[in-house]
Amino acid sequence: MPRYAQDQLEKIKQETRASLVRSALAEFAQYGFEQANVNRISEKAGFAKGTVYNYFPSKQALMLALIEECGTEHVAWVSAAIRAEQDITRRLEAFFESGFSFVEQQPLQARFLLATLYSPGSEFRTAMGRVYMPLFGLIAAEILLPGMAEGVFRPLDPPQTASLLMTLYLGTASQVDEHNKTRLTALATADFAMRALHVSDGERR
Amino acid sequence: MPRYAQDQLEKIKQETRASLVRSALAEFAQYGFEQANVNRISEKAGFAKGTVYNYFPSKQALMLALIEECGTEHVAWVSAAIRAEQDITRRLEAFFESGFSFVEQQPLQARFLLATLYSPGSEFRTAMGRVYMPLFGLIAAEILLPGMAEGVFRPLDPPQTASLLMTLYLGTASQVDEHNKTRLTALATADFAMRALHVSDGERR
Amino acid sequence: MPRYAQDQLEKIKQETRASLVRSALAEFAQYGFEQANVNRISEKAGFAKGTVYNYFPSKQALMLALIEECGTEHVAWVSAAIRAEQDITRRLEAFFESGFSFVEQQPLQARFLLATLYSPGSEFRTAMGRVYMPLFGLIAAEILLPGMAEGVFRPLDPPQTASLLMTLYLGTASQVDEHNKTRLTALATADFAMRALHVSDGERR
Amino acid sequence: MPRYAQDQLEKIKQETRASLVRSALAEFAQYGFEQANVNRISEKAGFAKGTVYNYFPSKQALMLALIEECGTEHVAWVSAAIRAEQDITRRLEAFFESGFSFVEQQPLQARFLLATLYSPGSEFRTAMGRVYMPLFGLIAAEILLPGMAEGVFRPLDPPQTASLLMTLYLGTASQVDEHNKTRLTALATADFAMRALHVSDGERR
DNA sequence: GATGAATGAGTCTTCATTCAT
DNA sequence: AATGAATGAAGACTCATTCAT
Repeated sequence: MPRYAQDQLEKIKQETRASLVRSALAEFAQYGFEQANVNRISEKAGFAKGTVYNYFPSKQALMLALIEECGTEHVAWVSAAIRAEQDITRRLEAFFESGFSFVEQQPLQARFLLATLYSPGSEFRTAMGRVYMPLFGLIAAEILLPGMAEGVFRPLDPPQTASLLMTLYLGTASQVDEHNKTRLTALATADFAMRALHVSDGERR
Repeated sequence: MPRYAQDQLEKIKQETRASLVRSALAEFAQYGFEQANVNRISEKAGFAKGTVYNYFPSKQALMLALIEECGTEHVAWVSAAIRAEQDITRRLEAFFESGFSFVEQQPLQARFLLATLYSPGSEFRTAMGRVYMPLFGLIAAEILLPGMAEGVFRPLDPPQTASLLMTLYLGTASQVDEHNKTRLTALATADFAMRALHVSDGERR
Repeated sequence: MPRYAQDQLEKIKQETRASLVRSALAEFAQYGFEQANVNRISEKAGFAKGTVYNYFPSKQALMLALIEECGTEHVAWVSAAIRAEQDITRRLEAFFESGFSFVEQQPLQARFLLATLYSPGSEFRTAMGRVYMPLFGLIAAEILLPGMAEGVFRPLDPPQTASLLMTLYLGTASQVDEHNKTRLTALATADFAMRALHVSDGERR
Repeated sequence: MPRYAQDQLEKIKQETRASLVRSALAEFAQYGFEQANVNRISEKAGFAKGTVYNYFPSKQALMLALIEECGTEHVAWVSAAIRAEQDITRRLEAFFESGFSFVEQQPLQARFLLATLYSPGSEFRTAMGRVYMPLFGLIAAEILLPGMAEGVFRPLDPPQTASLLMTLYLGTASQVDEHNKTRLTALATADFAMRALHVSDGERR
């Protein structure tokens, strides 16, 4: 068997798959999982109904693949922004800023992820949890712990606080108008968080 | 000439309706609107398939009635707790405490309301917004404004801050384990919020 | 048992029944049998659902009663008009005129009867046939036979010709605009029929 | 890349569609639109329930397609028979003969069309009117007008007379026994019409 | 006689999924 | 690998009918 042909085939398959995933993202983001229509997904991607099932065994598997891909990308996006900063305060700001910019620049992914986060079926939420786990760790290890060590933050329970910060981010970022503009600004939210975490007068050494 | 007394009939209708609403709440909370099954709702309430349609013209109308009833009750629950306190700090705590207790004592309603808040269909979200509007006003008028007047809070934009507080509450309250215990405590969340809103050293007169 | 009370009851029952029949007529005329709604019928009559079933064992029985009553009245109406004339030509005109005036003055009954005449279920058509039988006989006995005897009509097969005349009447009378005005006039139709039946030159003695 | 050749697929679709239309015709003819059962239609055609909906978006759309197809065929059938004759009298006979033969040879279509013509829903009747329009024009242009020009017919109002003739045809042709034999003959009806339209002694020049 | 809450059989319609080619 | 015709389970909704009071 010729090597090139194999490569070509592989490449075509990857492109078809990527095309389907993109199309599914738009569909799931707009309609939610239950109301999403597999036929529309394949059509929007330029393929026939059956083609979806050559790549994903079921609608649910397609959904899980999407959670994996979008969630991972989201986590990478935010993680990179955090790591790019050295200063603790800037890192916290970067967390919110990158999150808000993700919502504005990847509105489909954002809407999809947020809707999934609160969907009734527990399976999807479990998958979300698995994907986002690293981000919780990152917040604790790269923001909260060094922040406490530096005396910028008061003593905090890292997992709980990471959870609070994620909650704050997800809740505020999800409030977008019809043009995907967030109602609150990243800075206002970061300021709110910063004040909540900051060492207070009484707690200062 | 009717054989049943008017009030007898009225009572029967009210009971049947209440029974259906209760059953629908459980169904919607567990499965979400799309996956909820109207037949199951009737049967769980102890009636035949069609009975739901003697009380609600459609599945959607049933959903909207439920949003109205649960949402109003939720708002009343939290509002009452806030108004019961005089001290601003206690009011903020009462806001979170009552919210968390609602989640633990009315887990079905809470899950239903939260799932609806993030559901893809915009109609239900609009209805939610209408129902929760008064609570935003209450937070601004009974907590934030007097808090700023008393010098307990730093200068704040009331609507934006009310939105942040609701976000914080909804986000944290929605994180429950399988026994409907919240992962974060009301006090920890209230403390987080209090610190974020508190007048800081530099802002103090 | 008091006599008056019995009479009173009987009278009330007759009135209730008449009220239901009137209401059913409107419903069946507008929607046809299948789409007619028993609940609407009772409401329009000012009674509760169940009352219909105190008077008629089923929707179908109600329909059959209606066919009987309306059909009989229609036949009586046309028969009286025919019998009121002595002259054969006038009798034929009276047949069409009375038929057309029935359509215009009793539009509900007319629409109901015509729709039933062509409805798919054979049972109703059979009932129609039974009700209209006397009219066929009347046309033959009071118009066609004396007309042939007087030499006004050419030799005709009475049953077949009666059928043709009924067909002509029903077909033309059923073509009404939205104000229940017939498109063709009774006179034009009568003239058409008269010419068709008239003894021709060659057939004259 | 499709594995079926385009024309193969097209052929399969045409056959399936034709099969469904045939089956639907039988169903609608027997039961009427309201009582017709879409599942039965699919199954009678040898397909599963849902297949109808791969070809027609709704029961109503299927009905309209059927009106279009059967009506057009009926009009074509009668039109061809009329145009095949030169003599005016023969043309009028051909009109009735072809109409009656249609009823006997295409009993399903005939019953379907006649039932639809008198159905209560106005939408179907409107569609019928549109389909049959050309036939009215044909009767006027190819029978009545030349007939008057040749002095065979007395002066007539063409639209009104065309309407009368259609009425006569539809009314008589619809009277069939259980073996789809018409009760009246085409010739008797044609003779009746001919005499009605013929120039009379007094009107002759 | 009258009521109307309750029933549940029946139907259209949707759409994820299969599979022959 | 791709296609798309066919499938059939599932579910919202209607409404004639019953019956306790």
